[in-house]
Amino acid sequence: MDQIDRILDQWRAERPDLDVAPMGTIGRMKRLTAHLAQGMERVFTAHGLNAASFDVLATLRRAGEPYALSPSELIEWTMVTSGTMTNRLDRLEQTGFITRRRNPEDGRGFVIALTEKGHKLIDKAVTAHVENQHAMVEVLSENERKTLDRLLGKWLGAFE
Amino acid sequence: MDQIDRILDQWRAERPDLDVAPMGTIGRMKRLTAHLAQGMERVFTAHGLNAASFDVLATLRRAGEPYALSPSELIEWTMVTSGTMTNRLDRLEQTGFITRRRNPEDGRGFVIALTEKGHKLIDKAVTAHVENQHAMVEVLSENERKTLDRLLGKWLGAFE
DNA sequence: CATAAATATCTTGACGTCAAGATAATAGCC
DNA sequence: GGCTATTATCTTGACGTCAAGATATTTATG
Repeated sequence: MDQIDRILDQWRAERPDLDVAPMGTIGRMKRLTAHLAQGMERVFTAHGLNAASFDVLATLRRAGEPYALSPSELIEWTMVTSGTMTNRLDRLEQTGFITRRRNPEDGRGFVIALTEKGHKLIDKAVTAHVENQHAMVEVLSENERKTLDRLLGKWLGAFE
Repeated sequence: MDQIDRILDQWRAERPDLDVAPMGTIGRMKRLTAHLAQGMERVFTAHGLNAASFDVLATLRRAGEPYALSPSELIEWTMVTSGTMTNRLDRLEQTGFITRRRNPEDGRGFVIALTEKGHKLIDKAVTAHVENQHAMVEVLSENERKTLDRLLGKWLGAFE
């Protein structure tokens, strides 16, 4: 009997006409994701980052040599709006983790690249991040994780 | 091979020292939750609400007669900070969905109550919301949902 | 070529959220 | 009872985000 169950019970008492089972599933997803985000944020903070800046640096890092993408490409990978990306890049440029140069081949665009400092930071941060993620899924057995992945994949497929 | 798989592949190429399987699970959770939130937001918007205002009205509604709680109780149920709740209540009061009266038994506190207008709205909105949630989980079979619920419950238990 | 359409990015304004601190009222303790 | 701690809520300032619109550049078209 967790908090979600209490909420469902309240609904069943007040609105017995509704079948609130899906609300339980979705509610647990949401709450779990919040806990996971919070757990990850701790690692980001420990490295002087947050989810937003980590997201950008990690995208540049895993893109491989030369660790450079256009704002548009970053927008596609991270699924944020252009205004959000501009804001993120502003901050990362200020802190010296990326450089923002005009694209010599297209005057409309820019090239965002990891600096040496940014590269070192994100490599360290990702290592800790992955370790942390391992710790957070540890309660589930290998089989349970596999089952969960399969179900999440199927569900996600309905949206993407 | 979805977007998450592509991200994992990039990491495996760039950082073969990392086991990124948990990143897949957590990434799918996050993305799925975003899709679900977006789907729910559509219903809220259709009723002149958003996730924040729906959250408060729904909490008051399912609390049962007399559909009134203190800001502190609302904060507990919705898990937001006091500043956030003040802001939410300001807007809901402005739009006439709730009333905010001093608590006659404790001069420090307030009593937040659904108005007739707010009660009618949330009853309609919740009906549509639950229907929408049903539609969004429909791709999973009854058994799959049961399994998912069990796994999410176990995982959530590790945090709460 | 000149002009219109498309593209890449930035700017602006409005939200929702949080952390930290301010304010006011009640409760507990000598 | 009077002082102090606690509680309830609001205020302030900073973020991160988005939608819509502005600006600059390139591409396509006649």
